[in-house]
Amino acid sequence: MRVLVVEDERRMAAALQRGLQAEGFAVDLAHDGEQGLHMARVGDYDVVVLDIMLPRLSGYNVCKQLRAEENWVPILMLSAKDGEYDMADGLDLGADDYLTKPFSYVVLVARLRALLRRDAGRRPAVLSAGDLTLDPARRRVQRGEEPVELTPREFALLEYLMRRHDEVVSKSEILEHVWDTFDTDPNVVEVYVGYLRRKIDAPFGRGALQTVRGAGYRLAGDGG
Amino acid sequence: MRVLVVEDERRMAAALQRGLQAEGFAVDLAHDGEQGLHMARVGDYDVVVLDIMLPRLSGYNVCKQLRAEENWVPILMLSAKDGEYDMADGLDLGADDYLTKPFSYVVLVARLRALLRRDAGRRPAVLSAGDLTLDPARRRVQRGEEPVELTPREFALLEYLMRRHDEVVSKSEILEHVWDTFDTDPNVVEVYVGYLRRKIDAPFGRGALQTVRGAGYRLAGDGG
DNA sequence: CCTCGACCACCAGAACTCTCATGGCGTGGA
DNA sequence: TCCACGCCATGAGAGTTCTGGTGGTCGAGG
Repeated sequence: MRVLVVEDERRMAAALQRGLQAEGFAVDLAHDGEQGLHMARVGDYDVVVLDIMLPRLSGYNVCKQLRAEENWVPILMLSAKDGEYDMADGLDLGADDYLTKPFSYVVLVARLRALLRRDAGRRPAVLSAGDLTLDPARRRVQRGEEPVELTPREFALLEYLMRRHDEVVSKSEILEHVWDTFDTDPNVVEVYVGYLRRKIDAPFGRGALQTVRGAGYRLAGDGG
Repeated sequence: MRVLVVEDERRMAAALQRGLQAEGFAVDLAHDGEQGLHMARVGDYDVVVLDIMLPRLSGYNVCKQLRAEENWVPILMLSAKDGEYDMADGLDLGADDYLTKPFSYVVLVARLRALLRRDAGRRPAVLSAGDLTLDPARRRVQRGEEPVELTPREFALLEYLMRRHDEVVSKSEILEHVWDTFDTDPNVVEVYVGYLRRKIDAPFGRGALQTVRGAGYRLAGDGG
C-alpha cells in the first residue's frame, strides 16, 4: 500500500514515516502543499495523509484542488493544533476522515486501514442513536443540538455502546473492548455507566442507557 | 500456531479463546489442571497459557510435572489475584513468563509472540543498568536490594529508558513509545523524568538519569 | 562580562480514573 | 406476602496523570 504523507514539521513527518513503514506501508513524504499536490497528482497513492497547516499551499487547498480535478484518492486530514481551521470544512472540501492532534499512533493506523478498506470518497461515520450523535473523528457528542462534554473513558464507553446500540452488551464485553483488560472489577463499568447517564440522559429527561439486569446494558436507539 | 489455554473460569477462558483466535492462533481449552496436563503432554502445542488457580491440580504443579518429564513447551503463567502463590516460584518451576491479573489483552498477545520468537525454556529478561533492575513481567523495580515503587506511567518510562540504557533517547521518541501519541506537549516527559529521578536517583545519591541538553535523556548503565 | 533565547526543572493545581463501602432494588423461594 | 440474596447504583475519596506557569541554567554572540 502506497501512502503519501504531506507534513512540514520534520520530526512529525519522520515519525509518521517510520511508524507507517513499520506497518508495511510504502511511504513518500512531501514537505509543503505544492509538492504534496504535485506528488498526489502523479504518484498513484492508495491514501494521502494531509496536514492542514502547510507552507506555500494549505492542506485545505490541496484537498480542494485534487477534488476539483476529480482525483478521489482517500484523504486523511490532520487538524491544526489551534482552532483556526475547522475540520468540518475539511470534510466539506472532500477529505474522507480527520484526526485532531494530539492523536495516538494506533488510532492513526486504524483509521488509515479503515479508509483503505472502504470505497474512496465516503464520509466518515457519525454514530447516532435517536437524537444522540457521536463523531469519533472530531471527538464530539451531542444530544439533539446540545453538545455534551465527556472524559476520554466516558467517550470510549459511549462509542462502544453506540456502535452496538439496541443490543444488550455484557459487562465483560465492555471491559474487553473499552478497558482492554481481563479480570478487572466490573464495578468500574457500573460507575462509568452512572457517569454517562448523568451527562447524556438525566439533563434531558431521557433514559436511553438502560440496565438489563443479569445481562448487561443497552443503549436504546429511539432515545429512551 | 497452536495454543493451549488452561483456565477454569468460563468467561475468562472464552474471552481468551476468542481473542487469541482473532489473532490467528489455533486455541484449545482445558478447564482443570489434570485435563491441562494431559492435553499439554499429547497435544504438541507451540505455547501454553496456564492459570495458577485451577481445580484438581494447580498450574503450579502442572508446570512442575511437565518440566520433570522434560517437556519444554513455552509456558506463560497467569497469576492468582491474591498473593497466595508467588510468581517467582512459578519461574523456578520452569515457566517462561508470567502475567499478573488484571492484565491487558494487548500485553498478553505481545508476550505470547515474544515467547514464540525465542528459544523455549529461556527465562524472561530482567532489565538492568548498573545496580538498577526492572522486571517487566513482575512489574518490579529495585535499586540494589531496595525495592522502588513506581506508578504505571513511571514504570513504562523507566522500562523504555532501560531497554536503551546508555543511549541518548529523544523526547519525541519517548512520547511515541511511552505515550503512543504524536504532538503532545513534551513537558510531560520532563515532568515524569523528574518523578523518576526522585525515586530511583535522589534517595540513593545517584544521577543515572542524565539530561543531554538539546538531545534528550540518557540512563547511565554504570549507575551514574 | 553581559544579554538573550532556548531548553529544562519543578511546583501547584485541576482533571481524570479507579477502588471501596454502603444502600437500594429486583427476583425467586419459603 | 415476606424474606434473602445477588445485582446494581452511587457517594466519597485516594492515587495518578497531565497542564500551565515560573524560574533556573546553559550556550552563543555581542
